[in-house]
Amino acid sequence: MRTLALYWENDDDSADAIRRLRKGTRDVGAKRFLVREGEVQDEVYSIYSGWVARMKAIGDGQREILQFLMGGDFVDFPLLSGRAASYSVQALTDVQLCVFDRKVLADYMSERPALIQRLERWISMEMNYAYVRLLDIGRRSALERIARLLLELYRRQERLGLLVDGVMSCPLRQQDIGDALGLTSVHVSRTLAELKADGLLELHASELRILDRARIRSLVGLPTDQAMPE
Amino acid sequence: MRTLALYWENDDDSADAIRRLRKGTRDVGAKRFLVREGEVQDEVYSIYSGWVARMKAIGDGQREILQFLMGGDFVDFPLLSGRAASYSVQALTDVQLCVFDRKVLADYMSERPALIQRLERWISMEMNYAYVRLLDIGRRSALERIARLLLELYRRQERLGLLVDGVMSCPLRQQDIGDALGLTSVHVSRTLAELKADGLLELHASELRILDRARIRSLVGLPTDQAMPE
DNA sequence: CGCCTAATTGAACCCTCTCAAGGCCAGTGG
DNA sequence: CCACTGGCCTTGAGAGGGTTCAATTAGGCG
Repeated sequence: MRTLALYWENDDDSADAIRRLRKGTRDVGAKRFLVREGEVQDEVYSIYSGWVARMKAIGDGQREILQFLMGGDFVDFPLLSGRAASYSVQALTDVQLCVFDRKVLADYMSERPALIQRLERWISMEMNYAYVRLLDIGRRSALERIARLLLELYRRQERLGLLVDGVMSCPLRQQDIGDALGLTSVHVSRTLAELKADGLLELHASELRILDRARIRSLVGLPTDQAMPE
Repeated sequence: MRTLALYWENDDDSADAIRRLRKGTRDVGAKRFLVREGEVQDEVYSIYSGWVARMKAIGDGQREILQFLMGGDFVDFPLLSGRAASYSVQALTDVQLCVFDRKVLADYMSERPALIQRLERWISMEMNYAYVRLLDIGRRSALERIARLLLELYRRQERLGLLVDGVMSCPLRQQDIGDALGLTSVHVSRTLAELKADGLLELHASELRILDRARIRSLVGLPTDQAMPE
C-alpha cells in the first residue's frame, strides 16, 4: 500500500496543503458502509488505498452502483456543506481512509477562492463519469458497457500507477459489475466469456489484463488512437 | 413568459447580485444547439424560459438525454473554468436565455467565498439528478421510469410556479422521453397508454396532469407521503 | 478436507426492440 | 375550403437481448 495523491494534485502545492489538513487515517473492512443514504456526517473521507462504491438501493434489495472510487478520490458529496447523503458508500475491499473534518476543510477552502475552480473541476469530472455511465446503460449493449467500464477502471488504476506489468488487480465481483451497469451477474458472466473469447481482455482470479486496447476502444465508439481518456 | 429566479435564489440577496452580472438576454429557436460537445465557450447561460436538454450522442445517430433544463437552470458545466463541454445542449422549445460572461462570473464568485457552498450545493443537486436517472435506467421497468421522470418534471415545474390548474405544459416528444430513459419511442407510447389506462396521469396535446400522485409515488418506490421530492 | 461464496452453464421466458403500416393533426398551398 | 405534406403518435407482429431459475463447477480459506 502506498500513499496516494489527492485528485487535485497537479502542478502546485495546494494538494500538499490540503493533505496537511487531514485529521488522521482510518482502516475500514470490506463490505462496511462509510456513509449511509440520508445520514449527515461531519467528517470527509478520501481514499488512501482500496476500492469503494457509491450506490443507491431500491426497495426490493436491488442496488445500483453509481461510481467506483479508488486512490485519492473523495468519498462523499457535497464536500463542504454537510447535507444528507443521497447515496450510500460501501467499501468493496479493505480500505484505508484519509479523514478530514468537514468544517476545517470548508473554512480552509473559503479562505482560498482559487480552490473553487479546482473543486468545481473535480466535481465536473465526477459528473462526467455519471453522464458517461448514463450513455452506457441507456444506449449500449452489455458487451460494450462491460468493455468500457473495465477500460475506464483500468485507465484510472493506470494513472494511479497501480498496474503491475500491465495487470490490474480487480476486486469487483461480477455482481458488482452488473450492479453498476444495469445487468445481471449471470449475463455479466456470459458477456465476459465473450470478451475473453474475442481476445479483447483477460479477467481471472481478480486480475484484469487488457489485451487489445485499440479494438476495445473502437468497439466502444472511442477513437482508436489515444486522443481521449477512459 | 415571466422572469424566473436563478436556482440559488433562497433567502438572501446573492441571487439578485448574480442576476445583475448578466450581460444580456438572448432568444434561441427550438432545436438549436446552445453548446456542442467538445467546444469551449466563454459565455454562460441560464434559462429564462423554455425547455432545454443536455445530451450525448453515440456514433450511429442515437442520443442519450442526460438532463432536462428549465427556468433558472444553468446550462453548462463546469460553470467557472471554461473547459471543453462533455455534452451538447439543445433547445427543445423556443428559449430565452440569460447570458453571462464566464470570466466576470468567475471573478465575482472568487471574491465571495460564501458562494462556493452555494455553487457546490447546486452541482450536487445536478449530480443527484444524474444518479437518480442511473438508478432508473439501471434497475427500473419502463413503467416505473416514465412515471418517475414525469413526476420529477412535474415537480420541478410546480416549484417554478408554472403549473396552470395543476396542468403542466410538456413540450417533450415521446422520442425525447425515450432518449432520456433508454427506451424506444414506440415503447414509450405503449407504456404511456398503460399509465393513462391505470388512471395515474393524463398526457395529451402536450399537457400533463398527474391524477394519482400517491399511487405514482408508491409505484416508483417513494414514500407515499410528501417526505421527499421528485 | 469441508465450507461458503462466486462463477459458469442450460433452458425457458419476457420485456423491450424492430419493422412496418396506419392514424391524427397542424401547417401550407392551390 | 380542401388536398397535400410532414411530424408525431399508435398499433400489430415477430424477433432478440437479457432475465430468471436452477443445477453444477470452481475458488478461497479455516
